[in-house]
Amino acid sequence: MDRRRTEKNDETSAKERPTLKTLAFMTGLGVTTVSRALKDAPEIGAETRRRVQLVAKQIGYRPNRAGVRLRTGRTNVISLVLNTEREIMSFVSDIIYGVSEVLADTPYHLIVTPYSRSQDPLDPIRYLVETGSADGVIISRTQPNDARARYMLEHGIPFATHGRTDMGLVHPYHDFDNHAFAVEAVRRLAGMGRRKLALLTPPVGLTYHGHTVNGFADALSEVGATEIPFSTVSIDHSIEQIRTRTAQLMRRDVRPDGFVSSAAAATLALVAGIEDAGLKLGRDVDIVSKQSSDLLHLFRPELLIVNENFRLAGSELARSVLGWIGGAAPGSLQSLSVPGEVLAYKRSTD
Amino acid sequence: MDRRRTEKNDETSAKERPTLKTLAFMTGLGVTTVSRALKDAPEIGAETRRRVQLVAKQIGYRPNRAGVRLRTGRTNVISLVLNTEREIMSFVSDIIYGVSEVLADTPYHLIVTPYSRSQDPLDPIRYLVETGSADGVIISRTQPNDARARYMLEHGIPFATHGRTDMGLVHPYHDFDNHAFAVEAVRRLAGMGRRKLALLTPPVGLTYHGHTVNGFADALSEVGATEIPFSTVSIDHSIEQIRTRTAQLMRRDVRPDGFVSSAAAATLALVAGIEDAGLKLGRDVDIVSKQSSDLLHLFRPELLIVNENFRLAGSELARSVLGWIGGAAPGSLQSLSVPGEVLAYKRSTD
DNA sequence: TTGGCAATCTGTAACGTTTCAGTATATTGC
DNA sequence: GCAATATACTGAAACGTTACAGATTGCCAA
Repeated sequence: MDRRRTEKNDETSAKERPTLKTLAFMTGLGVTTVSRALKDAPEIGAETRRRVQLVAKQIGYRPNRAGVRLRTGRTNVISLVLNTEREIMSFVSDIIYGVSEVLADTPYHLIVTPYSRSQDPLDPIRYLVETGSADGVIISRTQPNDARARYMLEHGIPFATHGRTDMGLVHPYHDFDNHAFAVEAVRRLAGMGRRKLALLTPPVGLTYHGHTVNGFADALSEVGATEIPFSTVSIDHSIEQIRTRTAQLMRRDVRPDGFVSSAAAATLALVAGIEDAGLKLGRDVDIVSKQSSDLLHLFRPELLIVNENFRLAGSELARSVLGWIGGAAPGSLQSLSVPGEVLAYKRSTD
Repeated sequence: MDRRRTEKNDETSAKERPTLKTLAFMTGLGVTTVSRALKDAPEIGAETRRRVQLVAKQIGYRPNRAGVRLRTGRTNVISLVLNTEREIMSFVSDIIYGVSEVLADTPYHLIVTPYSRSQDPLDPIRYLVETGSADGVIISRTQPNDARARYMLEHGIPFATHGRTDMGLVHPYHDFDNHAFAVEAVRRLAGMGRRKLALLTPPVGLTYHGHTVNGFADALSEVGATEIPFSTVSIDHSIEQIRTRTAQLMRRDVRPDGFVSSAAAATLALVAGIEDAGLKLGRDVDIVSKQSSDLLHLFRPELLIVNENFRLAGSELARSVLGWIGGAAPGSLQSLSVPGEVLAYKRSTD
């Protein structure tokens, strides 16, 4: 048996969710007219339009998503594609909140599409496109030559990337200016007299790894400091790995007196490694670190900190996808977030 | 004009997504038969069934979600309802990952439904129920008398709560045994000779606030220690507030020599406040803290730590909702996670 | 032979929406 | 005064799925 009420079309029982048919019955109009009136179609009389919209508001009419989706193919869904194991935690929720904030004022729902263990990052994208499960997609962990971005461009589905690509293709993105971050960080360290600097890099292969490395190198030559290579780990490595490798590095004769770190959690490991080697932050070494939540200064007040706002990133990304869906030019939906100043929480004379 | 191909029903062009009609054409059967065959209905011949399923797999048939949803009312969606501003960050992403993990092997999608600024927590629930946007719901920040749980029970939508309620109503939940956590924490502190203990509580009003407070009180009388009241802040307060209030507390004549803290971020503030007052962790005070990601020991090795696994919570919650949707008894879908042992990272003789 | 029945399979309708191709009525041009 | 036209509205069809109520076939008992 059908799971719904058996009397077909009982407009009197107010219990069921109102549909266009309900509205048509109440206003004495046809469903077509009601449908058009609700979306302000020009061929509907002004008064009729107002009347329909009034009644719709009164009885709390909400278009049935399945109906719309089946008929039009529009899902009213934005998908955020996440790597289940690599994404650093706190930053994910900030992005989600940022995206939500923007979608809240729209008919769009946010669905989280995970991809896990050494799976092809293209898999979830293919799934979304093939099943038509979303009108727009947001991806992160963007690479210079990103198969996912290319695929989505080819298939004409609007998307935005967290981080830029470098394939000569134009698409919406939001990025933090990691080049500028690295430059400012090096300048700051140099200004404190640090001359032998090491960089704890972003994950190799991601676009912002290159940005950061380049900014670091550019600034090194600008200030005339030298680099102590530290490429055995990145912020994607485990806390333990970073810690032990750092300790090894710091026990060598030629060791850095300054670090630039691209993530807060990695910085914790970095400091631990430094202290394992018997050295002291603020005396033997200084560190400039990015962070996304305001906690690092509690960890060690000697840390020099630059904030990266992932909530903002989420909002920008959502706005970009919506803009593209809305017909804006992809090239006009790109934004770059400039790092704020380097923050110090402890006077150097303390 | 229709946005789709104009020739109606061209089974030859392999470009469009296959539907039941496509399968019916290819197998020479009727759509009804195909539909039934795919779901292993008994009145379909065994060979036909195999044949249909083979073809379906070959051409990569996937049921159209909108079609199913419109016809059956089933959305194949689970909604995770989140407070956009209060939820501690890292823990949210862990839950999401946990939920995703379980949903990955099912046809279910995960949608994140946020509610923000001093909004009624019931609003998003009402929205979900009224618009029929999900087959199941997961909520957190559960209260002893939780309007959301009551509402969902009344409206017959399956859900699971992160944390228990106390209304005499039965529903699926997953909870961490915070009573046991507080008990173990107090015992540990007492075992180290700490006699004047303070509790940095969970947010007042949430169920696990009560559990924690009770466990703390029970253990205090068990070990014969006394409580130093510290109820001006909870882990929901800002880092700065916790820090200053802690410093104030620690400057008083009668001050705690041991703390139990319900969250990692709050513990950072706690330690900062203690050190602001010129006291030293491990010497003047000891702290047992919960954490959800494995970082606190890097912050201060003197910290005593109990892990809470939010990823597990997410998985359990997802399993519970799916179980309820699948017809299991709500009472059989409740789980309690017992705290592991208190972890120490620095020998007391160090 | 015929009636009954089990085993398979099928057509139709409906879920709620939008688009297409109208229809009916009033208005204008000449 | 009459055709042409603009204005306001409407029914039918379709998107892909499932439930219901048949339809067809073969087989067996009487």
